[in-house]
Amino acid sequence: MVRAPCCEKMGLKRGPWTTEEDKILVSHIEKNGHGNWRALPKQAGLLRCGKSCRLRWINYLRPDIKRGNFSREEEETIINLHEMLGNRWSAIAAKLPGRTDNEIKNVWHTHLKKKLKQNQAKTQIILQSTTCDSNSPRQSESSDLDILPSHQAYASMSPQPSSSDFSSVTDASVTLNNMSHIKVDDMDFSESFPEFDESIWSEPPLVETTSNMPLDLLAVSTDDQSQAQSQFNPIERVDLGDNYDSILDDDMDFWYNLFIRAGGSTELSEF
DNA sequence: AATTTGCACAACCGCACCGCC
DNA sequence: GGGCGGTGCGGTTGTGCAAAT
Repeated sequence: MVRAPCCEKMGLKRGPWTTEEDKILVSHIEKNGHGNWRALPKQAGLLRCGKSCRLRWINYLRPDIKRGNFSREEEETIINLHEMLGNRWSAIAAKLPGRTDNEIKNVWHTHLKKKLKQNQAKTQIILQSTTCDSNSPRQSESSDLDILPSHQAYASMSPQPSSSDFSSVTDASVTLNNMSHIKVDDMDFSESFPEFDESIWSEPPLVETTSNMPLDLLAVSTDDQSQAQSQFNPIERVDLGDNYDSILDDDMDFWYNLFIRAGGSTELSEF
């Protein structure tokens, strides 16, 4: 049995707010504040429940609400905070002045989660393509590195990494010299990526490889891009050529630049 | 041009928590 | 300590609009 919504039960209005209702609510709160949300609609002459009034005020009418699209900085902050706090939207919102938990939640579900998944998939394709041996069947469908989200690497790094900060990625760990040692087994991505569609791995890889080599991975935020690039010896950057375009699109540029330095003598031709 | 599909976002619902009596 | 009301929070749904067919 489904409980009838309180507003409906009370004969109160539901659905989108009209500008007239907004004016009444704002005017009332400016004059009297909002000490008691339940009593407020009656006092203000609104046919809404207190909960609805509170939500409208908190998420839309409050004077300090920031309007417009989220900046990249804000989006990166959300991603980083979500990684630390999980779905605690109000806690995340507290770190972003003018943004509401509802807004952040919406942005996460409609933009950021999708982008992270895409980037995770692309990073995985690159990693698998460079680590699997073409002479043998494709390796395990779900190696530990499969679940390494690129932003994990970013979040664990210093702001201005240099190439010497990285050693090889082998097995299931990423070692960042003088920094943290990430062991993928110890990570719990279930919260950050609770419903990742594993079927993506059944798709054929975008690129083929003939080597089975370790590789260094560096993911940096857009803000750090120019500095990081300037610190990299060009020869250390793998130019993926046409394949690069097929693997990395604007989203990748937007969130991360992925530099892969193949170990040993790996050249472009490996791709 | 009409219809369908997908996206973005506002709004709602139910539960948990907290303070008061 | 338990009941109750108010509030906050996170998940979900509804709606409008634009793009695709």
